[in-house]
Amino acid sequence: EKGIKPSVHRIKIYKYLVEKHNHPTVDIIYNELSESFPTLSKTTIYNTLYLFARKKIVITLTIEDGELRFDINTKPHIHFKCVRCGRIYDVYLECEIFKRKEIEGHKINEYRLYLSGV
Amino acid sequence: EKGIKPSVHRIKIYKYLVEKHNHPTVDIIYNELSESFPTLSKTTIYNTLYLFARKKIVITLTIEDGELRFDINTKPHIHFKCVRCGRIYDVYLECEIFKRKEIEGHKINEYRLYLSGV
DNA sequence: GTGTCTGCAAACGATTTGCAAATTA
DNA sequence: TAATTTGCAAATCGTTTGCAGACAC
Repeated sequence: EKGIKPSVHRIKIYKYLVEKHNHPTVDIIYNELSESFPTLSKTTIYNTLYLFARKKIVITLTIEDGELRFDINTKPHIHFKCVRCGRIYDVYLECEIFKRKEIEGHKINEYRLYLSGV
Repeated sequence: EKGIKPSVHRIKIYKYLVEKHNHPTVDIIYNELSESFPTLSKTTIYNTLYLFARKKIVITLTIEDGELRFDINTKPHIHFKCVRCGRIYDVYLECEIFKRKEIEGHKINEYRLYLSGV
C-alpha cells in the first residue's frame, strides 16, 4: 500500500478504517481494537495513523475543537456531524466555491467544510 | 456587554480582540498583553475567552489540527489561512450551500468553511 | 544480521481545577 | 461585607519521544 510495509498492526488498523468507515479518534480505535488484540498500544496507533496521513492514505479532521479524527476517504468531500447521535457522515454536494483555485487573487490549496445538525 | 461584569482584565482582552481582530490563540493573547500587563495570567485569559464564547461574544476556530483560536466576529463567514505568512483572514463570499437549512432531510445548524493557500 | 516495528514509560504542552488572596459592588 | 474575579500551583489529558526488545527480510 503506497510504500508501507504491511505489518500485522498496520493491516488491522487499515481494515478497521475501511470496514467501519466511521471517522474515529485514536481513542476510539484503541478501545475497539484492543478488545480483540490486547497487546495493541496507543503508540502504535499514533505511529500508524500519522504514517498513513503522511502517505496520504488518510486525512485528518477536526470538526469539534480539540478532537482529531481520521478518515480513510481521501476524496474531497464534506463532513456532517450529527449533534444528537455524534456520528459523522460524509456528504457529497456540489458547491461552486470548491472548484475555484483562487479567490480574490489568492491561491487556495485546500477546502474544509464542516456541518453540524441533526 | 451581554451580562458580563466589565472587570479590568476582561475589558483589556475584549479590546485586544476588537482592535487586532486577528484570530489569536490563548498564547498569542498572553504573550502580547502580558508585556503591558505583567500580572495577567493565562488562567484569566482562558476564563475570559470561555466566558465570551458561552455568551456568544466570540466564536472558536480550529483551522489547523490542535490550534484553538478565537474570533470576535460572530457573523457567519469563511476563514482563510495563508500557509506562507500564517495569518488568518476573514472572507465573505456567497455560497449557495450556506443558505440551505437542511440537506437530504437533515437540519443544519452550523457551517464552518476553512480555506488554506497563499 | 541489519533495519524496521512495537510498546512501555517518561516527557511534554495545552487546558482545567482547587483554592486562597485580591478586587469590586 | 458578600460575591465575584484573579492567579498560582497542581492535576489532567491527549500526544510525542526515547529507547530497548521483538520481529521481518
